[in-house]
Amino acid sequence: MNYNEAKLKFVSTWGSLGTLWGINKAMAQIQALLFISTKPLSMEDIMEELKISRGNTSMNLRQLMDWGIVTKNIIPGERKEYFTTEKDVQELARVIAKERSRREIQPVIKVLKEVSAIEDDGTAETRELIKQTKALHDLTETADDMIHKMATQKQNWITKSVLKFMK
Amino acid sequence: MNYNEAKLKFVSTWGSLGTLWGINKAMAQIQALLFISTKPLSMEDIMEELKISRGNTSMNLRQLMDWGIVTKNIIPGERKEYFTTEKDVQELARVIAKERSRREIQPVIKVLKEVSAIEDDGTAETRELIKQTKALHDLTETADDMIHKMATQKQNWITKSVLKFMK
DNA sequence: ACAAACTTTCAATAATTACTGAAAGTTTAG
DNA sequence: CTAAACTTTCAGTAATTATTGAAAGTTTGT
Repeated sequence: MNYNEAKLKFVSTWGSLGTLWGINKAMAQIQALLFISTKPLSMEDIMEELKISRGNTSMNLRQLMDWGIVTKNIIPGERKEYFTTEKDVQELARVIAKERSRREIQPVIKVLKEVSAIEDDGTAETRELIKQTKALHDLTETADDMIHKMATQKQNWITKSVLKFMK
Repeated sequence: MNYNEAKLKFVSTWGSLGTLWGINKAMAQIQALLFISTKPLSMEDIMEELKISRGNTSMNLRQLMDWGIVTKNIIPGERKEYFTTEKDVQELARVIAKERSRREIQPVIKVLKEVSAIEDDGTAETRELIKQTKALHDLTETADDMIHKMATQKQNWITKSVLKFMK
């Protein structure tokens, strides 16, 4: 496997993994491209490499900036805008975890709290609903707490010591 | 909010959260329905509650069984099949984590390993590709390890002690 | 062996989601 | 102020994914 094959394979695999962290294919591919690039890329560069339209590129770059993992770099004397991504995988993981929590987990926690707080009318059905949504609420909240702890931690959170601790 | 409103809200919220753990809406909703039910439900019951077709119900129940979180219960003397889901949230979390790892993370780790193993021809581009995909490989593998440790652990893995440990 | 009761399959269709490309908008240089 | 160089927006379209429903398949009781 040569450089170009490897690059292609990486970009497309990372793209299809997008679903895992809740973003679309093009978005993930753009990020992947920037992630292995040795220099900032222009919109033109990205369009050409990924064979996607200007509009698509623009919109997905915007989203990546909203997520906080891609930055616009203005090069003095150049009209074009250039883009770079966070290069540190740990930092990347932190940002993604934090964003997903905010966008998806928090709203669910809110609903679980509401639902589990309905009045207990004594029927088995109501009791079960309350019990199960409460359990889900606790689990989700604790998991979310973990994510936040990890996300705000300055030192490496994925370390051998965590693994060791977990037996 | 009364029982029926709460039930509806829970089922639809849990359904839309499906994406978070990589399954579709109907599948998540069926699981949600079983999760708060006090007794096993038949296909008929599910179709009626969720207003979805027989085919859809059948296919999604099958998938839930493939994931290992829904079980077919045959009630003696009854022709119909009845379904139940894992009721313990911790166990549910374990199973889901394990399945997602197997289905999605493992294949990516494999590709990252391949890509990061290309021959270093000395160019900056190749070096960057190797460096970055290696970093991603390590991160992904360690995260996956964590998931597995958690998934095979018999005692509660999401506990206050883990949180405490993490500062 | 037959028929009733049920489940599964799958081609057709609907719903959702992503992508394009050209027009409108913005910024900068002169 | 104007034009060139660039970016953003968004209506239309394409691609993907989910859903239906009816036919085919299976199981069970008599």
